[in-house]
Amino acid sequence: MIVKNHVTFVYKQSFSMEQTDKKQQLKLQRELELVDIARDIIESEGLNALTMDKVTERCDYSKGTVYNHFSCKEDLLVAVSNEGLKDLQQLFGKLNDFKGNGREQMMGLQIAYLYFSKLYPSQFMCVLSVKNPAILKRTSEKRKREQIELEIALEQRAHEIVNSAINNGELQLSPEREVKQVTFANWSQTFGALVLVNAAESLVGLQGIDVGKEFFTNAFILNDGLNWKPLSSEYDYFKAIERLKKDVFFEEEILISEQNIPSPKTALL
Amino acid sequence: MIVKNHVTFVYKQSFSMEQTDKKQQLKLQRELELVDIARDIIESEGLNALTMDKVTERCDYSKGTVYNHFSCKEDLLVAVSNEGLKDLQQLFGKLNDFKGNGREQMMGLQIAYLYFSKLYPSQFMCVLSVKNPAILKRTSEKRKREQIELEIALEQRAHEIVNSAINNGELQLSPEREVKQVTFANWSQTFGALVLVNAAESLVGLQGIDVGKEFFTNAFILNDGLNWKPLSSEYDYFKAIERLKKDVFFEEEILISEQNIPSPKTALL
DNA sequence: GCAGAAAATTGACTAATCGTCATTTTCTGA
DNA sequence: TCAGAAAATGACGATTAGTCAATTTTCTGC
Repeated sequence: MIVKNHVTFVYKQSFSMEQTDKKQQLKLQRELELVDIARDIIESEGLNALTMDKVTERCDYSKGTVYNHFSCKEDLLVAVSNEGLKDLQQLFGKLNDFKGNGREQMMGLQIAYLYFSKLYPSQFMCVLSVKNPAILKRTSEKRKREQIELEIALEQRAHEIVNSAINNGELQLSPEREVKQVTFANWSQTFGALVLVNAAESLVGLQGIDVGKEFFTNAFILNDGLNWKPLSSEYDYFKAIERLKKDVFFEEEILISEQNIPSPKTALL
Repeated sequence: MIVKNHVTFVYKQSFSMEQTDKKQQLKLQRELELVDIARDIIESEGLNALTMDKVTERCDYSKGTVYNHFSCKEDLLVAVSNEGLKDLQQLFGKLNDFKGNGREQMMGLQIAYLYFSKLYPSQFMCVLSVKNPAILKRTSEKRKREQIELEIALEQRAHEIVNSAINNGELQLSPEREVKQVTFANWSQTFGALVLVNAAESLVGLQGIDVGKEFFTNAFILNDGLNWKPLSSEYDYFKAIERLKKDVFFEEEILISEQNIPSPKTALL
């Protein structure tokens, strides 16, 4: 009896677990489906056009079910942003086979971010919008945790490059500076430039400025300032940019040109 | 008869102009009143809490009149952002009597921006939100023009500092670099850092990072990279930071400490 | 000061939208 | 097959953006 019970119990437990797993799987899958719908809406009609009603009518579920997945509209928005971060991670992944010195590797990350903002401008705006405390405040803990994990993963990638550069002597940090400061400097600079450039096409400060050139100039100056060798004056980093464009991100180049984005050539150097 | 008519005409014209001016004045004044209400709502209840109904019920006018001033909610938001830019301009103005070399002057602008984001965090979020094309698209031309003018004025200030540094030999630009690139590099870096730091307190990348230190470290690295003399290694820029805090922005320091913002000392070095 | 024209103001109203929850449907385990 | 649990539904209340016909105020010419 005990054994039987035990066996039964185990069986039940196991079965139940399987069931639960399957359910979880289905739930996750449906969540992605909903996020995809939201992404489509945002990408085609803009951030303002995203409404829960619209998501509901485009999917096979009811409003209540949608709200079963996302606690509120903001929660959905963060989910979209997180999916965007995963896309960015994918782009980072394409750099795995890219050979180059530390600064070139770091430039790889920056270019990946640039492509991300060009390919999915509305997605990028989501990532930005989600930095608004008013939105973050209403987001579920689960979603915020996911966001944090994704950001750690992205940051980690930059940390590794910096660490590696220190190890092979390209970069020497003065005692008062740390790896994370180098990452932060590069990250905030890239992010700021992308926001200013992408966000408002009408931003006057940028008129008469060549976006791609500015973007890389910033990076050159910054890492020269860190005395990260080789300096931009003693090495041709534009070759690396060309390689990144032609070897690593050629698919993205095609996508961008197909989407008929105005002068991608200028925008990307 | 002709003379009389003429005189009458002139008189009428003049009178009418006066009237119109007075009306414009009143309209402008009321517009500021409405923007102030919007600012209060945003600063106390967050960006999401800003509704036209709420603005209406807090002022002495009706909804229709409010819509007479602002074509839509987004238009009001841009108006708030523009008012924020004027506040920033005010903070820039406080630097007029501040003496220092070019880099110190530039740091002055950056610190002013930092204070702006600390003193009016929600206002700063407005400036950021307004970079969203979905919002800008719905804004009235008048408001957009105002925004552009304000941004030019702010940018001009930075340009002047760079130009002056070039003229007195502190800064030498290589042939392929221009003044506006230097401005853009400093501006985008400052902006990016403020967004990342201010926007999401929960942003993991910043945990364990001293905001103020990072902020200035970024600036040190960047302008060292431009070889803008004197370099951070050969000059104590922290003294200038102290002077800026104690002499130029002491009022802001007090305001911040009164508002009980957590560890402003750390946050501001 | 007055009549009529012009301009400004009003707030009720429509359409959208968020988020809820009582009811219905589906699933689960025996 | 069935009872109870879990999930899904969509009608509904509340809030909100934006409009516009009606009203009030201001202006104009005399």
